[in-house]
Amino acid sequence: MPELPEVETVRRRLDPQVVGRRVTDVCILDQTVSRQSQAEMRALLLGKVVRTIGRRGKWLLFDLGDVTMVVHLRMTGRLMFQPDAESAGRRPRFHISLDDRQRLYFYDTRRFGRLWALPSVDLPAFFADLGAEPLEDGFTVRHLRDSLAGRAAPLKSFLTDQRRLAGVGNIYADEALFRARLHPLRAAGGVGPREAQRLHAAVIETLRLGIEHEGSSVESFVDPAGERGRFQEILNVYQRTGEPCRVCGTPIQRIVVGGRGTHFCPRCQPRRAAKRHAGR
DNA sequence: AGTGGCTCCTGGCGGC
DNA sequence: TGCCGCCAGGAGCCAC
Repeated sequence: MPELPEVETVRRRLDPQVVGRRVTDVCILDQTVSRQSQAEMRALLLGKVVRTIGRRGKWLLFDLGDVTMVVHLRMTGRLMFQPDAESAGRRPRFHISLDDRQRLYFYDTRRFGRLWALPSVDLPAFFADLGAEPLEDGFTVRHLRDSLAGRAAPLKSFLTDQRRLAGVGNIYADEALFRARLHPLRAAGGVGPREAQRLHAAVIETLRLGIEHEGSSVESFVDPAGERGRFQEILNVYQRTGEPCRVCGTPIQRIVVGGRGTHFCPRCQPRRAAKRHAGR
């Protein structure tokens, strides 16, 4: 399931092939992919040159100057110039033709992915409810502590709530909580200053590691060249139920939090905050 | 306002 | 062997 590292990997792969190219056609083959019609899309996109490909959280942003095309891969969306073995024979949900005769196809088995074309001036409003970008300077320990404060929601739900933090999904939330040694059911507001510092570092390190490994291919994620990521090879807890913790050997447990499968080490991530010695 | 629960969607898998 | 039902989850919507 594409989260920030997977979307960033797609962005980096597409960038050199798409930037500078002019959009010559847009075909919507599955109308449920967008609230906008093919005619609306064409009116906004045709003839425009892709300036950059950006990313905000899990959204990909094709900057066409006064217009931006926004794509969300959701669970199974793939943007590819050539169908790979899995996509072959399937109908893409939309495709974009470029002036170098390349065509970018959107394959999406579960059909959760979405496409928008909007005036670039409307981008701030479009992302008004989206939280901090965890790999940018604005995401500080202070910022994290402020947004954790007073919240009753479990840490797992907090991390995957896109209004709090942009780009973290089920895999990286579980992995970041393991790295921070925090139990997924701990209340966000109950996290102490030092724990918040650990969580801040863990989120950043986990996402960076994910990008370095070009994402996790646990579902069917592949980049636009059909290549799998490698982060799944170094997962500590996600989908390792019953397997020994890589740190202490305790079997990894699976629970459901907010309706989502959640994996953790019951020994490394105790339910109760470690007791402070009242010493002195 | 914040939180939790439901829904969408389909391939894959367990169970009988 | 075949088929039924369940599971996975990002985000939007709704209810409390």
